[in-house]
Amino acid sequence: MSEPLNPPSHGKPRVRFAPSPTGFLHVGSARTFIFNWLYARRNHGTMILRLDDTDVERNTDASVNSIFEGLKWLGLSWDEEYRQSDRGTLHRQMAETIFQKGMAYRDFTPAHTGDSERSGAQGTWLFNPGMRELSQAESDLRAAAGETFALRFRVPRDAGRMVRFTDAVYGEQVKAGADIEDFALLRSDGMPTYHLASCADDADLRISHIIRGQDHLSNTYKHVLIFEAAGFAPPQFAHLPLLVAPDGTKLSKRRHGPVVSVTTYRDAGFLPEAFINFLCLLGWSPKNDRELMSRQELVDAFSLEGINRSNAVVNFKESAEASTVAAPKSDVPSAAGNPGLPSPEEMFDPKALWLNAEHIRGLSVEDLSQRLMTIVQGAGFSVTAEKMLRITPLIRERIKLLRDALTAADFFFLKELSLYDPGELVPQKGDAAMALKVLQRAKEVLANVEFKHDPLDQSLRAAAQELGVKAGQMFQPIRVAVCGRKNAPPLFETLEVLGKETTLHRIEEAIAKLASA
RNA sequence: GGCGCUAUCGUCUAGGGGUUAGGACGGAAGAUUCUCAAUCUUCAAACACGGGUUCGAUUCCCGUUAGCGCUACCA
Repeated sequence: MSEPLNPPSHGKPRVRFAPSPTGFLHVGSARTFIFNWLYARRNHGTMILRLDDTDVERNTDASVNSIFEGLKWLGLSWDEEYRQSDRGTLHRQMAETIFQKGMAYRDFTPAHTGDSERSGAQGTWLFNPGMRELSQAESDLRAAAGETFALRFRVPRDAGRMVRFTDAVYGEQVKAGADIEDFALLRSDGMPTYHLASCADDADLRISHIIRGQDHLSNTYKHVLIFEAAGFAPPQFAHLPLLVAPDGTKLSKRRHGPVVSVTTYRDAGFLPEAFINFLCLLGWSPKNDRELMSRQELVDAFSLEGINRSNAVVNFKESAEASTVAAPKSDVPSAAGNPGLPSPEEMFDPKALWLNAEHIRGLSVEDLSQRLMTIVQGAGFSVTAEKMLRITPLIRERIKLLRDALTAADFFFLKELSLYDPGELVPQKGDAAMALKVLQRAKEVLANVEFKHDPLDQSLRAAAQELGVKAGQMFQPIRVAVCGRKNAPPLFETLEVLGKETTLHRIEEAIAKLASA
């Protein structure tokens, strides 16, 4: 045995995220990226992004863009970037090496006809007997004659021959060579398969740790075989438990809808740091009951030992179900005021929502305000940064998603309040007459008071006392008149931001509504 | 079918030969309060099943069951 071509580097780890650009970036991929990234950053290693685009049929530029877009939003960077399609020569070289060593053979069976032959007597297909044992001379002859062939790995299947590796998460893994099929290295068009390309690149890029989804655990035996056949020491492996839907199946866009796409979370108003936090808690634990963590805290706490072995459910509501319930939703003025109707946030995992709310509250008012500005302006409202800065503290404890600001603070942005039921103006244990009385008095009082918290508080409470109503009965009609709904931020702060003119105008409108009702 | 991986509250998880099996989300109740939210307190909620090993298994071993993955000239 000669020395491996890639002697173990005693330096820093090199990890990679290697998506195949055949769809949008979904949450499972994002988590794989994050775990790799955390490992790299934690150990001062190198993060590599490699597009595994050997499947020309299914690759799309849109997918590549989706991946970049998603990663950009997450704010996670990488240090090196490669595309497998640029490295075909390297892949074929490795195939040639393996072939020269006699550890691969040409399979002249026409493509796509394998199925019938595969379902043979044993019901199991491991290799094509005629091809595996073809003499070198005949093989060369047929190849020289221009016959096309796929190159297959000659899996050692002597009795008792085992393939083994140690997985950082799943422990010692052993499988009999006899149970591994002769997988393809090169397709009949000469293109490398995933297994070959992946291993060739991992070896060439000197990847030290392969951290990827558990769906590759069984493939790893093949990879170990490839590495060894080509003379390389296999890297360390760490397989991640899969993310599954509430129904237990693997996440898929077709089955589960947009909740599996990273951009859905971005567009709904998740903070990237909260989303990352959420994903990390799926299949990994810091083991100290800590849940709310910043990016840096995650980096500091991360280790492969904390990774679980069982699949984790992303507890979202099935989109089919969600959309059915959401269907009857008409153009109701403010969703927040209609608790009976489901909001889009109901589709997300409650824990993700909670974490997002926590991260939102952890932001400075300035920071949150800026992020909210983007959303609010994007929705077509015009607000000044100065006003947004005053609104932010009033809603920051009332929103779970950035987009919630649109419904939680709509009355600050709207010139004219959207329609509301005049009945809402009627206070608890009161009637329309009381509402009217309260609003008329409020109009007088507010016309002559400074719009600052304390004066507002004092004058309105005094007015309530004069009228012989409870403070709550005084505030509620005003709140509804001014916000268009019962549930809203604290009244005095709200009035302060709204200003005297708007407040008075809305109260007048409310009085008119009441009078005509 | 074959091979493999996995199994603690509804969900994410901690734990581990002897524990009141811990935390979080979500749920329920209460406190607070100008509504809502936030906050605080309390409550309900789990070791898949069957065999071993052992003085003692939720924990270790075997099996069953279930779920998932791989079984492509996809990745």
